[in-house]
Amino acid sequence: MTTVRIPAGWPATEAQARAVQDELRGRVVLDEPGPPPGTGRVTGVDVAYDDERDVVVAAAVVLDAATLDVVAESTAVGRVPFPYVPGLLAFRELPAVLAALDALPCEPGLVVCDGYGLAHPRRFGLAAHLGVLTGLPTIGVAKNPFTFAYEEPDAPRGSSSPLLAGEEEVGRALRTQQDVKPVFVSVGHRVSLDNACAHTLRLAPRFRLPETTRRADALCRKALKATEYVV
DNA sequence: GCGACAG
DNA sequence: ATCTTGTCGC
Repeated sequence: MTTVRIPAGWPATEAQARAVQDELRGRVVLDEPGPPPGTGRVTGVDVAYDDERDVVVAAAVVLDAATLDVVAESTAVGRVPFPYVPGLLAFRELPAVLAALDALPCEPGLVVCDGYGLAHPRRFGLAAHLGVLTGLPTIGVAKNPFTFAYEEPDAPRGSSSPLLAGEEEVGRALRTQQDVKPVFVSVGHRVSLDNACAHTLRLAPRFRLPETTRRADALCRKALKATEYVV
């Protein structure tokens, strides 16, 4: 388990955080399709907290995209760098996620985040933010629709409907299992929305959530329980 | 002004 | 995110 170092100048207030979003959001790349599903590597990242002890643990789990076997994993611990504010989740989660990605022994390939990318009040959710900071292709897969509207997709696995901010399609509600609540997919960086949905579907052959987030979630929780001291 | 609100 | 037992189902 490596230690989180909060980057110099990391925002401390909501106003600073919004200024950073405004500065970085123009750097998102939207005209690349991204890696083809089922090839190379796919990495899930997630974070667990103990607010009582001011501890955060992130995990990164690298899967073989064809077999979904785990090929590498890493964790990082540190202090919680920012409070939970809807719309500013990246400032709470990313320092630990960046440290975990740095600790990996191989390239992560496509990174799947727990949350949103462009489907965000300011069009710059944590998946987009992580993509811009690392240059990696990223997507966001969220469990809730946040503030967005959508019509219920058809019952079969693979059905989807647009996630709407007014008239604009900012993501998609994607049914990964028949008759199960959809997940909410949006583009982060260097991946098209169609491709993001195709990846998500391949990563969820058996359960609602992609294997990437299931693996990363399990690992960061386990690592948090095992954590005793954080200096 | 109040409520809602990814994790 | 996290607090939490048993319970229904594959």
